[in-house]
Amino acid sequence: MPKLFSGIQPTGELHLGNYFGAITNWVDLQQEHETIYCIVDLHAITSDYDPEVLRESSVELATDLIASGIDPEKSILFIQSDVREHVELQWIFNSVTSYGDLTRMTQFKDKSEKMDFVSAGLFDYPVLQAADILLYRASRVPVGEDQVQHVELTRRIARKFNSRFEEFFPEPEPIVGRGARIMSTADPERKMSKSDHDKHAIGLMEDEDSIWEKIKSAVTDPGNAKGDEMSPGVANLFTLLELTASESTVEEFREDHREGNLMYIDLKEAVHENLMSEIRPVRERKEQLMKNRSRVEELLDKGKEKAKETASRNMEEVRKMVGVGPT
RNA sequence: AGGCCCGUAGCUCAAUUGGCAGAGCGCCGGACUCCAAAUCCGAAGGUUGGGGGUUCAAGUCCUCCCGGGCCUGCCA
Repeated sequence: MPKLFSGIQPTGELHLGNYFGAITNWVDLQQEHETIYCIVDLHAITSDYDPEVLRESSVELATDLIASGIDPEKSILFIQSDVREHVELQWIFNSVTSYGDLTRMTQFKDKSEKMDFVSAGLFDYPVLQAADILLYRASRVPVGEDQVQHVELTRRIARKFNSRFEEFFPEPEPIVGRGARIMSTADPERKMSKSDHDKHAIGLMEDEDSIWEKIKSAVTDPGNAKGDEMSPGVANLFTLLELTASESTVEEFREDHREGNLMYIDLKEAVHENLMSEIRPVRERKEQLMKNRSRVEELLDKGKEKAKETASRNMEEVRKMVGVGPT
């Protein structure tokens, strides 16, 4: 089975965009891949954050992932900073990474523009990401469109390392676009994101009334669209419906929309109802897990050990090739 | 290490010679709407980065600290 790596930052609460865009896909990928899922806390510290809650956020995110169907038996699930080889490999990669390549990373340019303090870590972030992936010699990386450039950089780093030292790392393939693209209900032109304002993201664990408020107030249109034309807001609601409701239900609503007599409030109610029955089991599983936090920590500890096994073995090889210790 | 500039509401910025801390946008509530959007009405929002000082009175002046940016120098 091909080896697959993906990471998620422990910042903010998991929202529907994460869930339908990435997590459900992660769950499916467990079937036909050797999956390694990492909570990347070392990435989270490159921008402003609260050290008081970071660790807790990481554990809680792990809980959310397990509740969502990431199986700690099948997958290696762990917290990045628990495996220090990530950082060691990053440093070595820093030395085979072109400075010019890093300056061309559009995500850095976009992000840093808006911030008043830009850390060197934020600039160097893609190199840590390359280390994350290649430390396990993973060959596949499910990512969003915005991360493809980073995977390409990872490939260049692998290539450079392999030619400078020895053939060791695979050139990983990005897996793009398998997850759904959920837009903000408040502004359907933008992707749902936790970095935006509160009302732009619907939390997976958010209380039900609050979820209903957000769906009910989702941006739509004057309702004069005919045929297959659909405004972005309505299309977004249909996306959510497709992800959670039966085909026949979706088709009924589509029919109404085509004929121009769809009441959006009905669509919204259906989206809410079906969404809740989709995520309710996840929420219940989380509740169960939260009752026994030490169990989650135990699972993370096991994940760490499994990750370390591969990581330390690979780092030993790398050190030899590069000519540094400890040997 | 030296020099210069900056820090006011969530964001962008105002505030006369020191004289009641404000606006726009956003957020929140309401009207309208099948739900929204737009529009209208309303409300909230602040230790002016922090401490100390001068003064009847400090966002404004002095001082120290914190944070950020730019320039010069030195070292690795």
